[in-house]
Amino acid sequence: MRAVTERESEVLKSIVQEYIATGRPVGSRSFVQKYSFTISPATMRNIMYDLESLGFLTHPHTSAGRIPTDTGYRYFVDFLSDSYDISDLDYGYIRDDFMRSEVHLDKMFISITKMLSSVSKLAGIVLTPNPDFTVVKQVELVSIDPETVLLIIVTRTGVVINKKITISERVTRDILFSTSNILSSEFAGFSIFDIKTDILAKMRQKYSGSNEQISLDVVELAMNSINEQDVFIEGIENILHIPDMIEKEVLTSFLRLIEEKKNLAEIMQRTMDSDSVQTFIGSEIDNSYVVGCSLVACCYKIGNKNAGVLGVIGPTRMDYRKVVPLVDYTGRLVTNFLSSVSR
Amino acid sequence: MRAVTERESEVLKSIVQEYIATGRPVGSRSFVQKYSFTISPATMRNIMYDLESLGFLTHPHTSAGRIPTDTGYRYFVDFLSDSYDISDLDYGYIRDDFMRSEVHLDKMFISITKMLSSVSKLAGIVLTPNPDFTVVKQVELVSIDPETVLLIIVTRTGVVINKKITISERVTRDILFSTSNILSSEFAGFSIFDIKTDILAKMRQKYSGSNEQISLDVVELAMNSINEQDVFIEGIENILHIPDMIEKEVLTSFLRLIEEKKNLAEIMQRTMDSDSVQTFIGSEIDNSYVVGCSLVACCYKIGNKNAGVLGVIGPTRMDYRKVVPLVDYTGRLVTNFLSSVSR
DNA sequence: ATCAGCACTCAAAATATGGGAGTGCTAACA
DNA sequence: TGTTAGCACTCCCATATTTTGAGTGCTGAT
Repeated sequence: MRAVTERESEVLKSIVQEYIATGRPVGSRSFVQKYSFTISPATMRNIMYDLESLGFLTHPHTSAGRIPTDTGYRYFVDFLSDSYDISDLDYGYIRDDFMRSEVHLDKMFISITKMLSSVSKLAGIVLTPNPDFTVVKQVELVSIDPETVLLIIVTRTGVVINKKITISERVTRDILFSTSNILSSEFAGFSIFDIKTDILAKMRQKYSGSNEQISLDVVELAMNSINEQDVFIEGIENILHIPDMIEKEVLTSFLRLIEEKKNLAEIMQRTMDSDSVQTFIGSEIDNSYVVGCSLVACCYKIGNKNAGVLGVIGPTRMDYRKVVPLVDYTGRLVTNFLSSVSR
Repeated sequence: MRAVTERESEVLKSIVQEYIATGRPVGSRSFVQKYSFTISPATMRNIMYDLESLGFLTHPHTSAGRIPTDTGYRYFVDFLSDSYDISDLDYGYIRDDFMRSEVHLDKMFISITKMLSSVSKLAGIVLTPNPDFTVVKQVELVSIDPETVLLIIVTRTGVVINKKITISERVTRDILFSTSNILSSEFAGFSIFDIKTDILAKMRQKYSGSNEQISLDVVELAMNSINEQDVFIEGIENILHIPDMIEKEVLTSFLRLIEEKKNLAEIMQRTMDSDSVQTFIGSEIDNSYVVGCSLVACCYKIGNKNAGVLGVIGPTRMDYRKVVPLVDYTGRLVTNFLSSVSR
């Protein structure tokens, strides 16, 4: 397949922009006029024909204008879309709004999700941090009844994680106290991932002789059960007001997509390797047969590890020039916030 | 306004049932035939006319059949609807499903919500227990940094509530320990409501002389900030698949209703005084101008106090004969569960 | 009271009709 | 060889128009 000429790129870019703006198939005559091209509609038709054979455009029916294919959008996003500069969009208030948000991390993520949705007028989505990457600051054990102990982990970001531990025999307060101290000093500064894979094993050797009352096995079990990663979605109603979505197939597709949060989490995980904003256009969300929906997402970090994902879901015909910088900016904002909290 | 005759009731009941089943306006001829009434369509028309003047039925337009008004539904639900017996519906598996559910109370409520939604094929909704009514079992204080102490409250239902407390000067472990003990022994067995309104005041007198390191003021502040009552909604996608809802006005109405969870919580609070299942039909949800949506809800108890609310939201044209017993049954199930946990 | 009969109503489905925006092709031109 | 005008053809879409059928309301007889 031959390469795309300069002029074809130019045309494709304008067609995609025009289609994103109007939602109507782009026809040669009015298009040439509107964009003041110096070529005739007939020539435009030839170019369009070529772009169609290259797979970037398609026809709803014989005598309709052209609309971009998923491949067309992809090419646009990768090579043609000059994103707005964040300072040109009035996203200034995001920061303020964000700073006013809740202290509780969960609530903070919900308000980020709402913010993404209200600014983009699409659906916002956030995958909460993978607990593996959260760094432990302190550990406490508290007895809550004869056979249960509460394991409290305070993370460097100030989040408190509780896990109940079932033990076989009653332990004294003193033992809880000393065990807390040991766990605190051994775990502090390490991520839960480190602890699972490394620290616990080392501790096994170190304390092999001593007669522990609360076995490391039980602690390990508790640590392994810390794996909740929530998905928050907000702004579904925005999506329902978008004309594109009225087509039943597309709406169903969207609903099926957000229905199973497990799947959604999995899809979002795919951005985890990358440091930049990722777009998943239509069929590229290949998990299920998604039609007409796209996902724009990026990771945020804790420390210098990618910890979670945030982004926007909407119709494939969305304004990537605005959505991409929004997601990018928000991602950095969350990253900064999380590192400022866990100083 | 005169009373409703026996025969009129009979007819109204069948009309509502027929409309609930088919969703199409009920006309005299086919209706008489289908329900084997021994009267002619003309007579039926007279009865319908009377029911319309009484305000129970209406016309979409001159030559259409009759559909129930909100008042008609109300009369049906209150006097005419013989609910299915729970044992006739195959809700048997609910109990099992329920028992297999999570240990964490939050998760338990989410799975109840999902269950309500999947059985009713509508949206399930749960208002989590008002923390005021939860009974404290134990209190612990843990220092997490020089100026912050974590207040941990273990409730009788096994839920753990965390609150961060900011203190002015560093306190020693011993002081935390003894304060924990005091708080535990004073609070244990009382509800958070009792503590707020009563216990703290009494403690103030009792310990007025002693030089407390952690002031009661700070504890009171923390107690007062325990007021999160979450609203869980699941199964929104069910609603979107219901033909009635495709009408834009109704769908928007529904979405606006569930969008602001604060409002929703307030509406659900209204069932708090009652021990039986409550229905809110269409305009009876008068908070905002809701069209075509109904809420069926009931309270569940902790101890013998109404603590929270659960129910189902859907189109006004829902099968109350099934939904009401479902909500009723589920409410009792949750009540039982909560009392079994907090023995 | 009940009911047959009849004129009338109205939404919804089916069926035209015209226009407009578009394509694809061809032949001529620079 | 790329560009363009011209033209036949396509097909959606919005707008009327017609038809159909289920329904009502009324009246007068039983």
